[in-house]
Amino acid sequence: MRLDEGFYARSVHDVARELVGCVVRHGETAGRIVETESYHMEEPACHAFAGVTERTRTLFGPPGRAYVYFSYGIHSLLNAVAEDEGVGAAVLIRALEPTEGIEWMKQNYPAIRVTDLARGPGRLCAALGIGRELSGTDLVTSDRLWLERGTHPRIRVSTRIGLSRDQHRRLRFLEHGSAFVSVPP
DNA sequence: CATGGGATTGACT
DNA sequence: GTCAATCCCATGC
Repeated sequence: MRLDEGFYARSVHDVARELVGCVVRHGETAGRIVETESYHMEEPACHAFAGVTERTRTLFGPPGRAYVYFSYGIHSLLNAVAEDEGVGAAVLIRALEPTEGIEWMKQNYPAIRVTDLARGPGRLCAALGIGRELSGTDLVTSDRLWLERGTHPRIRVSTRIGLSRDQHRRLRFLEHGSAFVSVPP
């Protein structure tokens, strides 16, 4: 069952925690989320910290939209916008356990192990074929990209990955014991 | 208008 | 473990 707008219109930290176990679906591909991180406009690590710009407009828009941005000149990273319109906050989806379309995903990495296919936010987008052109997609109504309710795994919490600021906050949520997470907790 | 760093990855030592 | 690749955009002159 697809997640509705009400699911996203809550504390970004609650949304991030509950997205673990849910399913991302794009075209013929799908996977269970095993790792997320939450970002809120009040902290410098969040893109929305600088306020509304062309780049961050989606983050301040209605909840349930996709925010896809380009990082390090190479990778697309997928986020789900949370909280009410006017509040800049989103959940970074960092790793999936691939469930459908695995052969299609392997087109880009023929020799890769399934556990590595969507392990890490950049590879996740590469595996599912998600690019920046999907930023702003309404995950509640789109027929291309959306999220669905899934399992309710045991959750482990740890610090976020790759930040230069706010490294101490424990805003990373992982499925306990999953072999598909990007970095061990 | 120039510059520098980034929510990363894969290749290499 | 270290490091380059590579582009967007926020910041500052």
